Amino acid sequence: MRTRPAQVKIPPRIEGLIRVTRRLPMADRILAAADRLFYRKGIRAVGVDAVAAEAGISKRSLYDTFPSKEALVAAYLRQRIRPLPPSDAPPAQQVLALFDQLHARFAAGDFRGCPFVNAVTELAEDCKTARAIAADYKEQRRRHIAALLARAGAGEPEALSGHIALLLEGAIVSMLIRNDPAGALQARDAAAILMQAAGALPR
Amino acid sequence: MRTRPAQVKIPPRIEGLIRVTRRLPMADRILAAADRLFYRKGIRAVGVDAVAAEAGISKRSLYDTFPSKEALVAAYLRQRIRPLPPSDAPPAQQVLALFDQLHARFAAGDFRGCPFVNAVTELAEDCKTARAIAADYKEQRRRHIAALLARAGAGEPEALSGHIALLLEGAIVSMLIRNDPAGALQARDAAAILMQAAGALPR
DNA sequence: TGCATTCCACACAGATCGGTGTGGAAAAGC
DNA sequence: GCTTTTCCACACCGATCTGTGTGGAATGCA
Repeated sequence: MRTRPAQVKIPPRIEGLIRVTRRLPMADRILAAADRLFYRKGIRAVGVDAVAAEAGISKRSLYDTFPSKEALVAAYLRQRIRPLPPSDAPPAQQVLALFDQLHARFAAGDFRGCPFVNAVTELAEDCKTARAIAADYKEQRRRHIAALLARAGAGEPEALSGHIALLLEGAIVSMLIRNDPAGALQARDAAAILMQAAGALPR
Repeated sequence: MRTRPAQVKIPPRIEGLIRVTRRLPMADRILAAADRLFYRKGIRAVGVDAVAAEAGISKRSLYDTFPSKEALVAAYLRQRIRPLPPSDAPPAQQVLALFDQLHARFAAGDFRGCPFVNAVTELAEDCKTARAIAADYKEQRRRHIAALLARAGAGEPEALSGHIALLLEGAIVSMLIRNDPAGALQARDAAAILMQAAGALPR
């Protein structure tokens, strides 16, 4: 996590297309390893040596692919942003299903919280990039919820989506501390009450 | 954070009362310094040298007072547990006031999340102690809220207190990521709706 | 004054951290 | 075949980490 003297070493041949394609699996292997370790053990707790070992490559190759650990962490976070799969269920049910999905992830056993929040917490003072990625992701998800709520006929979908998002975050933290998947269902109950009060759910 | 070979070095004189009293300010100075640094920069990011320097003492004295960094971290967390001040306001207002207090802390500018949650996140795999302390604290707070809600006439104070607690956690995370104190007020709005639906607030 | 206790300054151990330099083996393209 | 590119094994750098050992200065108490 030191300063970075700008390397990356441009290949002699100008056309990098083939080269990039060739290099992709390498970057993917590293990212997959980083994802496992960073998420499970924490970013600060995992050194680059451990990532390289987990990926089955040398540290040298890691540093030929990513210029620094900081860049690797940023790539790890960006790769964690995945769009929500589309669904043709009723919008209100889709919102409630978010809590059920959370519950399933809790019950899976390897839950370690939200990777974005964890990164911001761990990196503390030097987390500008992580914070930006995290804020982007959270806002994108909230908008998605707001759109669903609007279709469901909620009175103030913007405000309600914020409330729902708060409950989702709260459920994650609750699971982290209490290690009890039931928190997701409590949050679902609260969400249902709020949605009902906002007219987004038949009473 | 290595293994700890059990020192503490019993003083020759058996009567430790005077000694303990004398040593208390030392432990307090260390804890105050640790609190500042651990909370602001994170536990893993702060070395014992930094704590000693912040406390204005030598590293040797720190290790004469606390046997290891792990013990210091545990003391830091335990010291963060403070009882909520009693109030003679109406119980429902006391619950809503929790969100206002959170909002005030957000606006103060030095907010860095919940120290217990942060500790569990940072320590990841070796966080048994931290998790236990955190769970204790959260449960104690939830009980306090449940008692208030029962006095306020809520239908199911236990369930509602869980919902309120989720909103408080969510507000903290939201502030951490978005850096916008308004999240506390959003959470307050949601809490008010839930309390109204549960009959704990006049409509 | 003499004695006991605190405490510090300093040096050090052993480990791990992020990051680099190098020489050569393996593999791919021609 | 040869050349170019990838990749690895390995050694190394300086910094920082937790934790210890030690001798002596300051301090409090009699």
